[in-house]
Amino acid sequence: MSSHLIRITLPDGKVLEFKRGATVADVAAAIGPGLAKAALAAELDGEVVDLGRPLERDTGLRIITERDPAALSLLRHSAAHVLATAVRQLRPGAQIGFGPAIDEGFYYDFGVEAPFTPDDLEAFEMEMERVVQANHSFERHRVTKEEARGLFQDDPLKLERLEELGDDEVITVYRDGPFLDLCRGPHVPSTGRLKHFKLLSAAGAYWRGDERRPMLQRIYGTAFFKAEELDQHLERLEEARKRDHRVLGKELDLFLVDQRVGSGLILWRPHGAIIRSEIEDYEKELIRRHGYEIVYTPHLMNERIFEVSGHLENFAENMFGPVEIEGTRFRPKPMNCPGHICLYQAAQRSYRDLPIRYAEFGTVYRNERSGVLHGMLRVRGFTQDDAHIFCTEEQVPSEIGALLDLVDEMLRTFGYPYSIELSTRPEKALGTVQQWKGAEDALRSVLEARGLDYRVEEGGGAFYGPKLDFKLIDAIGRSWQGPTVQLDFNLPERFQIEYVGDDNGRHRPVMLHRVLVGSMERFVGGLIEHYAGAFPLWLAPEQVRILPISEEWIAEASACADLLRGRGVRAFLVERDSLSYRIREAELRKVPYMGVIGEREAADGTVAVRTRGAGKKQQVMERGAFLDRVLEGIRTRSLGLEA
RNA sequence: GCUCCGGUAGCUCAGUGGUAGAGCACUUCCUUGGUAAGGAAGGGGUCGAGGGUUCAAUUCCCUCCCGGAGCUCCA
Repeated sequence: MSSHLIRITLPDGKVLEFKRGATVADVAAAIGPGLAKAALAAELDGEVVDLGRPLERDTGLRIITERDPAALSLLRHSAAHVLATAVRQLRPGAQIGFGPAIDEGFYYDFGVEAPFTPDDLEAFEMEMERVVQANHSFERHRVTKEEARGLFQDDPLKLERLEELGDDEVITVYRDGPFLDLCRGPHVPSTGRLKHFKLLSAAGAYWRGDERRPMLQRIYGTAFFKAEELDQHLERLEEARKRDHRVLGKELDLFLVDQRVGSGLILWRPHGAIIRSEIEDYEKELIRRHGYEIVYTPHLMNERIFEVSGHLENFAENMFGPVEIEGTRFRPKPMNCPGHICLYQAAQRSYRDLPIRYAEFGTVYRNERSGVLHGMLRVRGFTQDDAHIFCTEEQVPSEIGALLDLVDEMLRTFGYPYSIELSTRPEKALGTVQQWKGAEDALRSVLEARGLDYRVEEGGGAFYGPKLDFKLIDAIGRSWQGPTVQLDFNLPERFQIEYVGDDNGRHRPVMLHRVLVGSMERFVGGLIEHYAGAFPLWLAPEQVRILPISEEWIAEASACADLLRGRGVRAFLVERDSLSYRIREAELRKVPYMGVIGEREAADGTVAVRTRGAGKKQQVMERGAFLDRVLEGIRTRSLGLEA
């Protein structure tokens, strides 16, 4: 009877028939012995399931092997179970929390008396090896809620989770050898599939991320299918560690934090200040070309303006407390928008004036909890390259288009590839659904008109308007928050800003907030890591270091340095110690060019140019030609060095 | 803010219940050098701060401050 047979449709369209109840593994075996061995799981009409899952009805089926992008998180989720298995072996009293796969690996949270030590991690890792050796199958069992309560009676965290599940939900548990977990699955077929993994760190984490709940101990680890991939990942972590902007910032004298000044407050040293001011100069040139006007507004403002803007209502916990001056309370500004609105309102605006684009390198102060401060990346005082565009609704598309050009030009200059995210209306939102839809469509259609790829973050917008986020990808593949553009329906209302239209009536303009680098502090911190401290010529605090071979050639070398300095090049003479010593020093400081001058160069008016990272491959050239090369590299803001 | 780990010279770090050491950096002298450390001598520390235990504390205990890894949050 055909009712005993089910039809399985493979991705290539081929249809196979099986007895009802045949498992995914049976299908894989039927397709071929190679696939049977490689199979980890399968996707059934969009749902990922275990190999052991019996098939009950006609369905589409795709076998998932190591090569499938979905496979890695499967492996890592299973790795988390193997970790928990090992921890339970060594610490039978450990309560189990959650253990998911995450972007770069997995973690598992445990409730234990004492925190884990590095030695514990090593022991767990060895125990995990044993669990892998034992090659326990991951067995999936459907249970009733009542059965589950019994199974996890000693695991209060699991019971809490269990009680949240609806009565009609399918509840499953997974067993691998001695370990049983409440888990939706799916998993790889057995623990033996986990071959290349490493535990990385342990730290406290609140149960369910809630600081009012108990703190659990979280162990992070990662896992891969191939040894090389794991090695590569570990190397990448090592590389990230070497690029740490706090370490390089110290080594290269870029910035410091002084506890006499306070946590989260950055002091820019001269070399760091050069980088920042070069970026600011570049950006000023860029935005003037794009029709912005530069403004300045005060750091301290009467707190009443933050009542109007709504900041005291919505942002108070991030604002520093008031300073009282002659009975009036002032606050350090947490954002620049209110000031820019005052500037807008300084005159009656006509539609002919719009768009108005005010830009400011505006320093703002935000009270961040001490635990989140991190070098230049998370601070309490920072300077935004902020701008507010006041325009009519009809002008929004062209303004967005212009911003896309601006962002693209800027990110190319710094050598960042990027991706775009569109965030739409959240649950709690100001303005009408109509208004939001119009704004979102405007953003969408501009992106689509340009054929740009973007991801939609449903409900990810701010309460006052939708936004575009640009995510930067750095030199070692990490993602950073980049430029953002936000539409704002809120502040124009709150401040009652207006313009006079061609109908001689009063209208409300649309307000766009945008930043390019975001915060100078965070951006420069990110750049330090992106370039690993080896800045492109135009940003390098010291662009050329001139090295006389011996004291005899100081005058000659000095003339060469003067030639460069006379044209604005940051060139410096270093005369002491041996040449080898000075070359080593310049390489460590990541100076783009070294110019060596000795007897030969003095005789024919040349300079022996050594390029950063190029080793002994020096090039002897006319000093004028060298100057031209340096000036050209600076002028074009070239990312590479011409050797 | 919370949990854990840490704080010794400008930097990176070792060390000890009897008031401290290395390398680099710094200063001086010698060396006058050809592409990633030439040689020597010297200066420099309330061992994060305060309190306690002890004959004696940088070391052990407590409190606080600061930093780090996370949680949460974010430009």
